Amino acid sequence: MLRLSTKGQYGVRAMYEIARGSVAGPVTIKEISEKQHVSVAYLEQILNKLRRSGIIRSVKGPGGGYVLARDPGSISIGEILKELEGPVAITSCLDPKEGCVRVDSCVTHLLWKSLGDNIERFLDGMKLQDLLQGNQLMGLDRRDTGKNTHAARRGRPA
Amino acid sequence: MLRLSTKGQYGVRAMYEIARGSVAGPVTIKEISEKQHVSVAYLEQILNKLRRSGIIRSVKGPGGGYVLARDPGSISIGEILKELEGPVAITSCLDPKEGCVRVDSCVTHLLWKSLGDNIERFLDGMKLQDLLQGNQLMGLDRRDTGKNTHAARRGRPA
DNA sequence: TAATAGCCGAGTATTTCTGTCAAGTATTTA
DNA sequence: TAAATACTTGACAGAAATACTCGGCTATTA
Ligand code: FES
Ligand code: FES
Repeated sequence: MLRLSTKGQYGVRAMYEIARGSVAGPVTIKEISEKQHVSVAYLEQILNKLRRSGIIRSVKGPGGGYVLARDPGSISIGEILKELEGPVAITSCLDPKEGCVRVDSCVTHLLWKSLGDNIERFLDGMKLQDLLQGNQLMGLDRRDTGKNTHAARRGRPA
Repeated sequence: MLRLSTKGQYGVRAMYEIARGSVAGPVTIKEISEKQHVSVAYLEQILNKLRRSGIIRSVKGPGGGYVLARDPGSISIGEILKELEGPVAITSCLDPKEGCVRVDSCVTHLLWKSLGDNIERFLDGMKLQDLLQGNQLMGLDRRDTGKNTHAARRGRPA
């Protein structure tokens, strides 16, 4: 249950490659395709969306490719996924494009909303930078409370 | 993104009705159908699965219907959903039935695993009882750390 | 035995997903 | 300017999952 589409998955992996290679100049679709085992044609579709959203920039012509438009520390996984798959919407009632008439009398609305918020908080908090550094484990708690900080939270001091 | 199927949604709503009405005897599919606006035929399919898993029991014949097989405080939303939609598996690589060969070299595996665990913790922690009592808001933190307990955690003392 | 209510397996329409394809545009270098 | 490189765009098609429906059967009770 709750599966992510391949578009979202490939998108994140592509962004990882771009972030990784950007330091040495633009990264071509072909490179991403080879390293991440995704077809060039499919990647075109994905990267186009991300470019339109302003999250990456493209450079045409020989020597061209894609470059990060912003700092990897300011780009969240949530942002990438939302661009490719739309907002987190556990149910159609939670989708801003659909909505629901009987929200008020609904027993489960708040439950799904709460779950959705939880997921969104996770995805927005996880940055591309974390992926680069291998900090893919989000601590059990999102906030340090001073006490039980034995297992979690490497990196991202600020 | 990350939408729950209607089966899961209806399943939870049906369980709510059964829990609610169980005190006054078995609840019929027809009643659930009317109260939750889901067709009888579809509900049959859903409740059958839940019955086979032992989460509810059925009573045949006139005056029959469905009854909770266990205490509503011991039945979690996660349990209901897993029975109807299979395990939480953000990607196919996380699905126990599929798996992946290059887990070790994968940059994103841990990320999705972490997200999945997060979701599962939420769903397993939320009980049917909470739905009955209107405690559908899961606090921002799942655990009380002694300090900042101003906003969260009503009910379920043990 | 007749009415009630659940049990079960198949089947189908629809939608979403997962890509492919072909033709085009922009940029750089020789 | 011509060739080569790379991105751009929209349409489309096969596969899979979803969201149901249908028809007939079984158990229980009055
Ligand atoms: S039915 Fe729309 S919010 Fe529950
Ligand atoms: S490709 Fe399977 S775990 Fe990432």
